[in-house]
Amino acid sequence: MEPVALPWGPPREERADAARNRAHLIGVAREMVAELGACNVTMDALAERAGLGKGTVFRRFGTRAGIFHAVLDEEEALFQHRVMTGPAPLGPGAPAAERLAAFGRARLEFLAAHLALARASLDVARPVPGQSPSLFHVRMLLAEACPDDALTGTLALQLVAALEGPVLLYLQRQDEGPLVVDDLITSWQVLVERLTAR
Amino acid sequence: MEPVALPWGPPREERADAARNRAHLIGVAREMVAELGACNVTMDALAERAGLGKGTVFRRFGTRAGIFHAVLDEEEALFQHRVMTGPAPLGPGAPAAERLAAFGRARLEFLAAHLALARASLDVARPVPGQSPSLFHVRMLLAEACPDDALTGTLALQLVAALEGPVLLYLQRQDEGPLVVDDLITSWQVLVERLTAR
DNA sequence: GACTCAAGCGGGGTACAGTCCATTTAGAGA
DNA sequence: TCTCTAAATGGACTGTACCCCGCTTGAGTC
Repeated sequence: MEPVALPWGPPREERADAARNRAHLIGVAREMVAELGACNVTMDALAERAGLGKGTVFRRFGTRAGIFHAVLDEEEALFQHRVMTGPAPLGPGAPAAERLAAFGRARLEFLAAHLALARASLDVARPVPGQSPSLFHVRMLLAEACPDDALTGTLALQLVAALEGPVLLYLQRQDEGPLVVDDLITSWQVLVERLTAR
Repeated sequence: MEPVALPWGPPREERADAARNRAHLIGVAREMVAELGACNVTMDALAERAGLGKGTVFRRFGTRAGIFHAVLDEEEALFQHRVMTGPAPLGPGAPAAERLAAFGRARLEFLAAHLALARASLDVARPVPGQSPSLFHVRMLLAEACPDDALTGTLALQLVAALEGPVLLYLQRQDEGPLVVDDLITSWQVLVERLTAR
């Protein structure tokens, strides 16, 4: 029997040049976002400034939202790191309910700090980060805080939506940001307290 | 002193032909959505099928999302009517906490029934229905159920996001719909119960 | 080093959202 | 009925996301 290359299995990783271009594109995109604002960055301009073809940009990132998602992902990794290994109560060590409250605060601050990017990385046509780290983390904490609840899954979905939705969808303008975000943090704490109270 | 036409004040209402065209466009759009699915309806095709110029379509509705929003609004009005004047607990007469739970159930069923349209009427670029009726209603019920809470405003925002976000943003595909929606309804009830419990 | 071929690349082409403005028309007042 | 003007209209035009496909190249294999 011959060793067939199975169509599933770990997809071979990116070729070196492709990886290089990806990194370069993300860097250029970040520059352009800082310079022009996310909503003024066009794919043509990005490709040109990166010295690459448009086709390459789309092959790497699939979609306009995809690029911004990739840029944001680098920040997101730092955030995740704080959550997984940083000091309590955001990091491990505190009771689940407290971690949940701390997570909400940190997440709201994170989103507010990267508002334009976060919005630009939304793609309503093909939605759902599906297994977004936030969802995963909230689900875990919720299961720990309310071990006897069924439906932790959908409840976690609703909590994440409560956390991210107002900023991503409902909050009008960036400039009215800070005040509202503070209020959102406070009411998130109320929400979590009552939800996890015995 | 002469009677100046003040730039504010009630904006003069639509001319008769404009109103006729708006109604006609909404009708044609509804047909096309039923026939092709919202995401396959283009503004060019809509204008052509309605026998009107493209400029007219955009003048009336501003944006692609605007049309779907207008189509959905007609259904939404029926929904609002049930909420405002229908039988309890969705309509008036029941305690606020119960009305909140009933509202969530009804809203989720409504969104599930009009999923494609609801998604198409989202506009991430210019977000916020600002004073959406749902937000208004949840805020009112919440203030009634928890009269001594401060921050009812942002909490209501978070609740609406918890209600609509999962369906609009996170839920993957239409076909996995019914089951998940049932679970969402149940966990919404848990959420409201705990939130309004003394 | 030479061969091979899937992965990657470029950039012209397409489709569609949204703008502009010259022309038409509703409808209020005289 | 006539006049006048703000509102409405149509459709050519523009900008941009995304597709397509022939050419190039990285990186395994001998």
